[in-house]
Amino acid sequence: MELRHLRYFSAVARALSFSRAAQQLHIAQPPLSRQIRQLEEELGAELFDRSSRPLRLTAAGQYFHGKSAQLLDQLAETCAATERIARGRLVWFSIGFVPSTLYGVLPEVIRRFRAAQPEVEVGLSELTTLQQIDALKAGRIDVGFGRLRFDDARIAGEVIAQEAVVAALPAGHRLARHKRLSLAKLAQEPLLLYPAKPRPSYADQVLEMFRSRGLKPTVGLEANEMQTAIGLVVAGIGYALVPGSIQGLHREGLVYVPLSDPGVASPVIMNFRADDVSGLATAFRKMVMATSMELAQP
Amino acid sequence: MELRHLRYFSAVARALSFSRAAQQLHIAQPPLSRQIRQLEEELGAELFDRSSRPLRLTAAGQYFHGKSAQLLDQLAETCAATERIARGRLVWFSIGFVPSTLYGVLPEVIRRFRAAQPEVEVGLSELTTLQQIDALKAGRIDVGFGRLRFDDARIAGEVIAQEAVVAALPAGHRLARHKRLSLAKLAQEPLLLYPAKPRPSYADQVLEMFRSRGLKPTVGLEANEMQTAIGLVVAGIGYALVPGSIQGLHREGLVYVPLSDPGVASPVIMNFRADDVSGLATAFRKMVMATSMELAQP
DNA sequence: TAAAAATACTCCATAGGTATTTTAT
DNA sequence: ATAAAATACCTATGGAGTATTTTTA
Repeated sequence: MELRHLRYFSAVARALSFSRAAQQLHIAQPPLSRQIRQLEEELGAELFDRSSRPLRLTAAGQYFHGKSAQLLDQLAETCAATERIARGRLVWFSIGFVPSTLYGVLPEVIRRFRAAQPEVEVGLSELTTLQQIDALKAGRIDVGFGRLRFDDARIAGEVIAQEAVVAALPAGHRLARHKRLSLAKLAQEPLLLYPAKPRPSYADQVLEMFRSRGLKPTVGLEANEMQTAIGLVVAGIGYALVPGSIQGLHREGLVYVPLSDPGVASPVIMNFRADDVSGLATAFRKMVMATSMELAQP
Repeated sequence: MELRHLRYFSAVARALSFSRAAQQLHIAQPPLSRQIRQLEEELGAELFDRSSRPLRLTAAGQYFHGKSAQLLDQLAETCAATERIARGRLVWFSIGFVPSTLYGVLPEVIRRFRAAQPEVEVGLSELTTLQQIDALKAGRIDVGFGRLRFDDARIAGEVIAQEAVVAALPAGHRLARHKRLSLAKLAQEPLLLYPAKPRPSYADQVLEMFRSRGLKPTVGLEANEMQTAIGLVVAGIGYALVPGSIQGLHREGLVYVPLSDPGVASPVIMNFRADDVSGLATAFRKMVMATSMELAQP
């Protein structure tokens, strides 16, 4: 498959006519028909219903139309930005993050960084800590925010926050009225563990919190996203242990209770290339440290 | 530019070597070099720093690498899904929406629909009302949610909610202590109007609310997104008029006050193809009506 | 100096063109 | 009957190969 196929398909899907699309593309109709056939064969899917005039898209064709148009737009955007970066008209700074860090200092850091460096375009990609390490080495991102410690000679990590862990409970729950809760008390309740899929993850930190205290939690269900876990909490399926910064998220039927156990915390770690000496990266890291210090003292 | 260029570039960027990449691609090294040169010329951007061994990506190259890898992944995903739709192994139902509708019934509708039809993949696209009309006609979406009435023979619209309009004010504001506020009282304050860019829009409804009562609002600033408007409210720049469902969004320093004027409301309108008789679309519309009725009576 | 990328040229696969047949309204 | 898409066949652009030169560590 080539972009030609996508471009031609888009034209036909928009014109709903091979002949008119061919005119718009400045090619003859037969080669256009052939390219579309090729595309259909490679996809293993009929894209047009030819037994009807005017031409109609099949369900698969409609789906492919939406997606391919989007892809072509994205590509055009990417090409334009690449050219501007090469000309020095645009600076790109790419940040990887684990979803939960979006509730902490990160939004404020991004806001300040964009204000301080308005000529810099900031890219954000949701990535697991392991994906961040790869992306850092390959130069796809310039800095990563995660919750896992990682040992790699080429990657430097800095703890920018130690967040208290709090229990998220349904409002009606008998433990929801407590001012503080211990892991020992919670161990009997069904724990909603997340993220279940890409391990190692925050979930392992939670399990380790119990294990290191000789406790065994009762895992109720596993979810892939915190949003799901919270949803299940509200639905009364169990409780979840979440980083303290999540408390900024208020929700009907949801109560947060801090843990009483000392030393229970989830760190936020900033990862970057150890050899990255670019001025932008250094400025960003300085700003992160300053911001996290500032927000730590209320 | 063709996909070949992206694939070849990706291989070289990953291997950081023309020769090794050529081996992996099962082609000779010289044609690979030539394709990359072509790509660079078309982009107007050097992607590799050849005056260094091992090869290095330029800043533009790094950006293009990240984006092109993502595009190729998305394309592969799209092709697989298209094939599954054609085989009848996957059903696709695409929903267009205006951002503010995500705070109302829509999330609950989507949740229920996915639960009721687990074999149906649901697609969501943020689109303006006008884009929704086009996308509906072209078959790119199956249903659209907006706040604007639209007259078109091929499109049927149904009002699924009439939301009260509330004022979003900074917590310290002198009007923030009122239980209710009138448009007349607010007319003197700087109004943060949104969305500024794609008109007609919700912004025109807000202006019309004043106009129809013989009032002239003081427009402070225009923003493109509600998030921005809210941010400016918190920063004390002015106030915003938002649909009532937004009140689910709590934020430090932000207060919502209902309007006392009768008949001030913002509708949520569901648009669909008038001739769409597919079982899925009908089932979806029924579910939307049931859900909106149910959630309207607390 | 030795590996790796660029240049020079040759060849053939295939995109695109023209002529014609088939199909759907 | 008549547009419009498919089929058949031809042409030529340009992608890929081989041989060789240039470059960088």
